[in-house]
Amino acid sequence: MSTSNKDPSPDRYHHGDLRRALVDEALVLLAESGDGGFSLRELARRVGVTANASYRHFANKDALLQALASEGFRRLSAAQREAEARAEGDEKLLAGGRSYIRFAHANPALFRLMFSVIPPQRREDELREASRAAFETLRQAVSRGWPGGEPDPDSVTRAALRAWALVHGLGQLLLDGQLDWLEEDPLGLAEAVLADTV
Amino acid sequence: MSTSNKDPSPDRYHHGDLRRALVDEALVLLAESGDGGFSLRELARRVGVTANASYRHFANKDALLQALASEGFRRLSAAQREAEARAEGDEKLLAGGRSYIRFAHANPALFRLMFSVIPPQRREDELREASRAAFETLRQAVSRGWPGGEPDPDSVTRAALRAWALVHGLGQLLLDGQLDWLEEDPLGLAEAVLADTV
DNA sequence: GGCTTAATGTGTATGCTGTGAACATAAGAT
DNA sequence: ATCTTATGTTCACAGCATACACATTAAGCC
Repeated sequence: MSTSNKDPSPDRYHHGDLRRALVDEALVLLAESGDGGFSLRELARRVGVTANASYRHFANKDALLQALASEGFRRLSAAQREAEARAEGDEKLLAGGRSYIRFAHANPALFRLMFSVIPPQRREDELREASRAAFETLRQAVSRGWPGGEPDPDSVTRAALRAWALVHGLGQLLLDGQLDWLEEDPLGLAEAVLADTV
Repeated sequence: MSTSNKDPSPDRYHHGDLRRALVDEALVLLAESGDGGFSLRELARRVGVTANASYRHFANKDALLQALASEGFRRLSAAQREAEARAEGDEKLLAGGRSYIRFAHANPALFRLMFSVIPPQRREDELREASRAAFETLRQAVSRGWPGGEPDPDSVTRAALRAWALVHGLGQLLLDGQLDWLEEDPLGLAEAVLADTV
């Protein structure tokens, strides 16, 4: 552990671990800027590096955004699994759904980025895999809560999709401010509607 | 009917009805460009006018987008009402939901613009009102299909929200390509999940 | 008619953006 | 020590939203 990726003292030509620094700061910048105001140049400025330095680590802006989105999917899945682990029996699925909505509420720009910014065709493998894995997490939660014995896989997928659409819709409406004029506490409202349903 | 806003013959200094022309062409451009590639300059080019001409009719790009979004909400509501009018009895609500999903599928960029592009705080009255009216359409559909006598308004709102979240979530997942790897026909899948539920 | 005034489109300029190409510097291997 | 590769910088360019001064036209009033 001599020199290379430690002690990022200022005024070094080589940053040390620029890639990680970019991703970390990008998550902060994204949260601050809403996803319109997110620029590579501002990001570079914050990290203390030239605008073009990032091109050594990401092919272009899109590639960086995909890395962020993938990270987002991993965190979302983790949050769901933790919430389900903390809850008891029948409450598990509901707890998972609640955590989904809370994740959206807590990370609006990231949530949008994950789902709505990168067109499907342009998604690289990492992102595809991360989002697939997130659905798998949900599917398993639904499967575990299935009444009776061995469920039919297709029915599980359908039910999982239904559950996903509901929490996703609630999360999206919440972020879009569509619940704001109905009540003082939009997040609470979203969670209440979810609890009604399940 | 002498001269002013008719016969937009080319090579006139005054366009005739630039505002309408901008909105109309913007809807086309939006559909073609996906909402990233939408620029005021390209729009102006297509309409055959200078980039800055639009600033006489819209304060800025955001104002134009809001006008488009508002138009989108009006069209969405209209589509829902027509679908419900064509359907019979119990099928009305389902038909309305289906039309919602189809609208999203047919107008992806516009749908995104309506919900996800303009931050809630920055919405002007026209847009706020248009989206409120769209929800009211849905609420009434739910209310009409209510089993038994006079429904409690609050229950109706809750049920309407649940229905909205479901179709909105399905529409969004559909646009985001999240249903693509599950089956050949994502639109059909979305409609099937909806039909399962209602 | 002729004049004034407001509405509408143009020209020019600024500062931001993403990104390509050439170059500079540092770190490691031989 | 020298060569190679990874990584950051400099310079350059085109496209963008948008502000400001100006040109052109239409409308109202005499």
